[in-house]
Amino acid sequence: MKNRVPEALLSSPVFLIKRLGMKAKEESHDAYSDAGIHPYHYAILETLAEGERETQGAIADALDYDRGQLVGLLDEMEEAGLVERRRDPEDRRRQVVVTTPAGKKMLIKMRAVAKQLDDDFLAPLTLDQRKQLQKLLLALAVEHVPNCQVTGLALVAE
Amino acid sequence: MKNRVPEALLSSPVFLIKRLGMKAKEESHDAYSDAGIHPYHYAILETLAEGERETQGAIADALDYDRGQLVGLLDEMEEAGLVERRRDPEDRRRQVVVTTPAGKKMLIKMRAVAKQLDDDFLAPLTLDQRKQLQKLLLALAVEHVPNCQVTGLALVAE
DNA sequence: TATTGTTATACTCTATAACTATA
DNA sequence: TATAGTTATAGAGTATAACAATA
Repeated sequence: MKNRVPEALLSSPVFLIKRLGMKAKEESHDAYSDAGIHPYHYAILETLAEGERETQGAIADALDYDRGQLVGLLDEMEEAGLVERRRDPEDRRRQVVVTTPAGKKMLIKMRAVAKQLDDDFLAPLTLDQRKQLQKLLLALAVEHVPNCQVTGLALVAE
Repeated sequence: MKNRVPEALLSSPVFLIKRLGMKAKEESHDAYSDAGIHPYHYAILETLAEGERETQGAIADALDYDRGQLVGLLDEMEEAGLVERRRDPEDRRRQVVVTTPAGKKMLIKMRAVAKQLDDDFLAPLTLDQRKQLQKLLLALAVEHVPNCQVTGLALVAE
């Protein structure tokens, strides 16, 4: 039985998560780029949608992005008319980032893309299994992904 | 509630798998590099341990590595004395890769590292939940990871 | 002096494609 | 002509650190 991934690797959850993560990243990238944006852009739009007034530092911290990297991402988003940067009058070092109407429209569209992406990726699983998986992944994320304190909402979603 | 990953992202399994995959990759890299090797090297050793005589092409296909990339990996492994390349007398274009005694020793050591890695990563889960997760991940891998036809062994492992 | 955002640099990974030797 | 392996190159992505403006 040649040309198969070795059994020893298939029985390692960490290996499987690694490989599935790479595939998920790849498919996300393709799905969002069809709409002309990057998964990072979508994540930023979701972050802005949750809070009221977000500074670049707050966005970077929430998503665990490097601040230098975020500058370029926001440049692209501003270029595309999705967000605007405004100096905070109370502390002129800060930039407050706000979503434009076009950005809000894009967010709605991208939520549908994300939903489709999840559905396609989880296609091999039953509805019940998807809920199980979500619960398990969330428990792992709380431990391993920065800023993942769960409020309970994410658990019952789907 | 600022500085948190947005709820919309946390409720997406694809997002969680992406982030957990990145973390798993990172931790794997660190764990194996303490022993002076790369996760890819370990995967190659496992592949060789399953088959009898492996050509470079067969290894690349099994693990879905690019053949050009594999050349460098095997150079490093040969340098470290873990494997040897021998021309196949029946087809002198082919290189047959064999594990040295040192490579077999390293494989044993790395299996312990992999086991520890899995245990640590799954620490937030009960034994029963770990089995559930393994089953779900495997079902997804069959669909999304190349060459993952499951024989049943990986399912009951752990 | 410390912090926010910006810019520049360098480094790792990966993907591609030319090249050789054998078939 | 096609295939196995090799080599070289370029590109994306990421990480690091210096820098300017403000506090």
